[in-house]
Amino acid sequence: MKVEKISELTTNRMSVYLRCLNELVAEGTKTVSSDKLAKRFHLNSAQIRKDLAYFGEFGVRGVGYYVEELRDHLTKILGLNKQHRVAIIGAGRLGTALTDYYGFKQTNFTVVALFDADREKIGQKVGEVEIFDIKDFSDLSKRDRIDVAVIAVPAAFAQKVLEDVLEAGIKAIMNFAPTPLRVEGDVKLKTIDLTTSLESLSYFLAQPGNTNGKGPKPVSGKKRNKRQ
Amino acid sequence: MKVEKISELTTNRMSVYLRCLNELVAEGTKTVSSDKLAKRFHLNSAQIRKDLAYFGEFGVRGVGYYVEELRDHLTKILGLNKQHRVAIIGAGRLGTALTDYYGFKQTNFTVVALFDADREKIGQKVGEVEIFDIKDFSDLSKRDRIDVAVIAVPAAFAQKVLEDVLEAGIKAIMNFAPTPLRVEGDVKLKTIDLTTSLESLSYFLAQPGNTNGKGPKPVSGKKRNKRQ
DNA sequence: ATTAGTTTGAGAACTTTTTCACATTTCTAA
DNA sequence: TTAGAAATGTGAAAAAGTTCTCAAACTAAT
Repeated sequence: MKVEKISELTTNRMSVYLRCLNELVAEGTKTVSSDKLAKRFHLNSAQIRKDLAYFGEFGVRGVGYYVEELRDHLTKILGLNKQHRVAIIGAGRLGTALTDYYGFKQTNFTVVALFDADREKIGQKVGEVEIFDIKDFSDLSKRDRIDVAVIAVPAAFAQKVLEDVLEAGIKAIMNFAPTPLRVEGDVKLKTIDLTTSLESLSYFLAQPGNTNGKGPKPVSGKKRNKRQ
Repeated sequence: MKVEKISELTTNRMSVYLRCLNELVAEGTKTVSSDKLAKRFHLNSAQIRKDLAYFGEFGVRGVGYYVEELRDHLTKILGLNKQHRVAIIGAGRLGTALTDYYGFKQTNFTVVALFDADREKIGQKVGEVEIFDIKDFSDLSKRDRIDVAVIAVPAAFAQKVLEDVLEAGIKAIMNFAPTPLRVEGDVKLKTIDLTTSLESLSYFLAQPGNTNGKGPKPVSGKKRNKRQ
């Protein structure tokens, strides 16, 4: 095992492995080889081994991995043995949907507050979660020990919200606004851009044959040197 | 310009470029160089040129790109000159939020139908959009000329829904269920896994220093050869 | 025309990520 | 014990993706 930086591709896969292991634990499977894991969940066994090896030697040659033990390791590595307190900024359709998103509840993420700038919404509740004034974000985020912020506001407001969030000292941010945000230093920003994802699907419909980036490629475009 | 396959990384960036160009068009900018585009939107100029070059020669040396012309090219390349008709499967919180998602409306995507298995929901409307029985998906998707399906059901039902969708001949699918789905052949499946994204953020909080995958890396894990 | 300045398109170099391949370790059974 | 089978961990190779560099193409000014 060598000390190097871990890519996001790896951490994403770690999350997937954890999900698979949880399934195996639920089924009562005691040990699993990288090959069985790979076959069962459509993964690549060499990649599983390489990913895991970044973090330690969890397997036993000739045997494989002890499912429960590995599950516990991954849980710890991903920081999922601790509870995370999430604030969602933007109490629109998406923000309120995310508040109730069972994926957030299932794991160690609790949505503890919603924020919005709309006077009408402030003070209302979505389920158990109250909507606060975005102006109070800094104070409340400290009081409620929020460590993850979700930006679910229209693109035009995202930059300002990001600044407020950084100001408050939040280090992990998930952004749904379809706009390029940038952060510096010891902060992690993850953007989920639904528009881009959709348009990428649209490309596929327009240029069929690019199945999963593995097919051959048809090309449009023409030679042209002067303004027409 | 050479004929090769286009990676999804490229098509995602094409969508971003298009967004930038639309902004420039709105401002009345006539021409732009890859360098100006890069500086302004925090991109890499060489990458912009390389990405565009996959599709044709759109620039003029010494000048740059004609903004409106390039915008039109990208729109066509991404298939956004045609209207796309979207069905959302799963009329829960996420599905209904997506139905109203303004990002879907802004561009060339129209949500024309919702589907669910819940008797209570079938027949109701979300805004203008009616909720239909998932059993009728195949028939209705043909009648309504649906070309994009969004899977927004719990993980446990996602596989079955996927099969229904493929059965109906849909070629472009966006999946929000946190479960590994696989498709074969001439079909594009794009999974947006919120759980994985969150857990990847959690990793960052647990192992600070991995800023944007560029920092140094702290490692946990221990040598261990025998079952403890 | 010629020159100086700009900017593309594309090959080369570099970096990152994935996959391969196998020595090594462990288990099982005779 | 030893032999054979299984499966890890890892270095090396391959593939994919990004960045560098610069000849060639164009504009504008003289």
